[in-house]
Amino acid sequence: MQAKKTRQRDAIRAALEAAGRPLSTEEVLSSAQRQVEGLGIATVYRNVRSLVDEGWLVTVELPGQSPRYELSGKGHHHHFQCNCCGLVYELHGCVGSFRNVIPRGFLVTEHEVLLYGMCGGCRSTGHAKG
Amino acid sequence: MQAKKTRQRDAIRAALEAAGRPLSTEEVLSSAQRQVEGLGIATVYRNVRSLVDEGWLVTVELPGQSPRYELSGKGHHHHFQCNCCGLVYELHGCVGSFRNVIPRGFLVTEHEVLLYGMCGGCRSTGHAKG
DNA sequence: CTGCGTGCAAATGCTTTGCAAAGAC
DNA sequence: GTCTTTGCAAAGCATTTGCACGCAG
Repeated sequence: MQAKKTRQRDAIRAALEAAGRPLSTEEVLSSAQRQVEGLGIATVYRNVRSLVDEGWLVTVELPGQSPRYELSGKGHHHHFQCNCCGLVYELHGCVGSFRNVIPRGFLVTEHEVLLYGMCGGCRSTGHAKG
Repeated sequence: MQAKKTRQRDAIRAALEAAGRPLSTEEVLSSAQRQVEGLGIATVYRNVRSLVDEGWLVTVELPGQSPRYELSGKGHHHHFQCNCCGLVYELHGCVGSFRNVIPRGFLVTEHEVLLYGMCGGCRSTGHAKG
């Protein structure tokens, strides 16, 4: 079942395309509301879900936080969260290996790496470390 | 303010000590209920929180999942989740480095590594990969 | 005894769902 | 015109909180 083209759906996709980083549902809402006034949060949830189901978005989950969403098709990568501004950035490349930590008899099929610290912007503007 | 010793609190600590792996609130509840019938979920939440505040427990968060809790004092380590049985295991040691993925100007202060796959038990009992 | 800790039930916060009206095709 | 999508409000879930009672110290 192909989703219909609506102003709301277009605004939601535009918000995610423009961001260049993973956005939370609330971030999508406030960004898309600049194009479609009165846009409801339920519509954002519904469209984000359908965009994930279609494979246009992928879910980015950080431990203990609400999910974020980014455009799919970026290949294998990981994320960095700034402790200061809270933004999540995409990292390119991947860590070496973790062969040395895998218990005998275990099979590793996927992995996730999350880095935290301070982004270039926060460092250069002299914000205190959050 | 030191917490009082109660049957409920003892049972909750015993459950976590006996597990040897991170437990969810529900897992703590069902395990501790074997010692204290009628134990309420709110009591588990309250005690787990206070044990974390005291530093006796640490929170283990996997993306998109409810928090788990494990005894503190184990030093730096990461976790492995079996896609088959869902259990979370502690890993010893740490990955090499991720210097090559850090953007210029960023400062990394913490990191998290999560591995997923199939544990030794599930592999040897021939369960299908989940 | 005094007061903290417990169990229950109500409240909370985020996400999902039901439904009538609006919009896409 | 028909059928999907939307916005609102209500429903769900996991977690937290308020309160009266019971147990620890």
